[in-house]
Amino acid sequence: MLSISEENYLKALIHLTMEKGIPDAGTNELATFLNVKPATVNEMLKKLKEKKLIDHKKYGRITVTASGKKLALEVIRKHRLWETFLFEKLHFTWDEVHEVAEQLEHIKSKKLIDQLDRFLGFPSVDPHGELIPNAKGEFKIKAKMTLNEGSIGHRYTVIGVKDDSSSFLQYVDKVGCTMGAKIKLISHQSFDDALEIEIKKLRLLVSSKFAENIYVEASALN
Amino acid sequence: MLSISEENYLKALIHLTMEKGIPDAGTNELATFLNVKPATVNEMLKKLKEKKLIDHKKYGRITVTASGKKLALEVIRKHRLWETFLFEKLHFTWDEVHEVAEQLEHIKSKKLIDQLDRFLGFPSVDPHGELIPNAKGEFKIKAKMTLNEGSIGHRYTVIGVKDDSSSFLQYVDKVGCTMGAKIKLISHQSFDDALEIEIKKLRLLVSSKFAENIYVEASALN
DNA sequence: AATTATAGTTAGGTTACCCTAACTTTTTAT
DNA sequence: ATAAAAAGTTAGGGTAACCTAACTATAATT
Repeated sequence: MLSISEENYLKALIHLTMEKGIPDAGTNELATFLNVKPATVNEMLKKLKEKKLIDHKKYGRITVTASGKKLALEVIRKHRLWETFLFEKLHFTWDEVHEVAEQLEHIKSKKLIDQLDRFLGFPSVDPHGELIPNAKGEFKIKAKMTLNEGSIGHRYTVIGVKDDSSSFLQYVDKVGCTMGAKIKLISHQSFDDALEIEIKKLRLLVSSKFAENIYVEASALN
Repeated sequence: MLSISEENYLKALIHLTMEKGIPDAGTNELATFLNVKPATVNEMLKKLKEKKLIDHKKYGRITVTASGKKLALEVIRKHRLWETFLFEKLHFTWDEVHEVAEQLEHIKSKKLIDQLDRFLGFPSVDPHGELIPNAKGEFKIKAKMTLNEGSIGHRYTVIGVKDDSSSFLQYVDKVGCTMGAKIKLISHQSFDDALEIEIKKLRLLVSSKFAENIYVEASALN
């Protein structure tokens, strides 16, 4: 049985590797991500290595083993199912779900998560558009396109966000750029890479940093 | 913010005092209840005393302060709401809900518990018939009658169970003595205090220990 | 009232997870 | 190629929550 900390380390490693298409992660990088010191990470690496959840040799980079991935994906699955529950059943806003799901994801009960999944109708994506690993731990990584990769004049549908911080999500809400929103790319300012978009009949300028964090797919009606 | 352990100590104290109509509890008693050693309890008592959640003087007995009670009742409220959720929405059996609720009760989010309460339709009792403290922490202790206090020839309705261990609840299920079941008291064996009861048209003998753990109320149709 | 039993306390130890400070290795840039 | 920067490691500490063993105070029993 893994501790909450161990689960968080594994989850963080998946975010830094698998989900970015990068094979391995570094100690400092992991420390920064988890808001702990590199020395602390080092201790935990020893423990995870003993449990054969990661591979790591001195001064080398960290990879997650198959069994490590399985456990991490279970936690990610739980996180995303709880987010969906909070959003759909308890009417949380999409910027509120993450923090509470961080706690709920560590509850240990197979029946709980299986039944929750059924109760929610076996959802495949969470409120931020992230794919939910299924009960077998299968996990597709959709090759996702961000808004700044779109072409001028074309239409797109928002299918997710990269950053899930509360502040960004509230910003996204204000702009009206939520899940399923239709966006038309009007123009591109080469000066600062700002994008002019049309959304709900309104024209507005968004920064390239903003656009990089919005996942879109080409919209049917081009 | 209380730690999970602190919450568990406070909750245990309420179970040993308030819920039994006893004003205070002892160190060893608390240790036994929590499955830890008296020395460990002693350490925690110091911490809870500093936080003004309990009163305790050396070699004296333990009482819970008003603010301690408030916090403990919040945890008990969360526990019973989660039990209700698991039972009603996720189709857990009543002997399965306790263990998972022990974990869920420690999730920190006011909105979560308020919305859960609303989602469940503001229930007043959990699947074992225990009263759920409301959002203000008001908590009535119903003077409850147990089956062995009933009178021969009268009819009763099961409104709860005292013991909520999985083994007892499964036994209760098998006997058919679940929430709302109608029971007629047929006879009493003075030899071993066994009770003959009629339930769902079946006659059976139950031990006095069994009967002591079943809460009933007088049934309308006497 | 004295003795024994029970209840409660104290001291010192363990583990998990965090830290700082000093160090070593690897990478990057001149 | 070497020096500086970045990345990674080790040693030694802290706190929370547990433990055992030895102790003291209170309660119960003869």
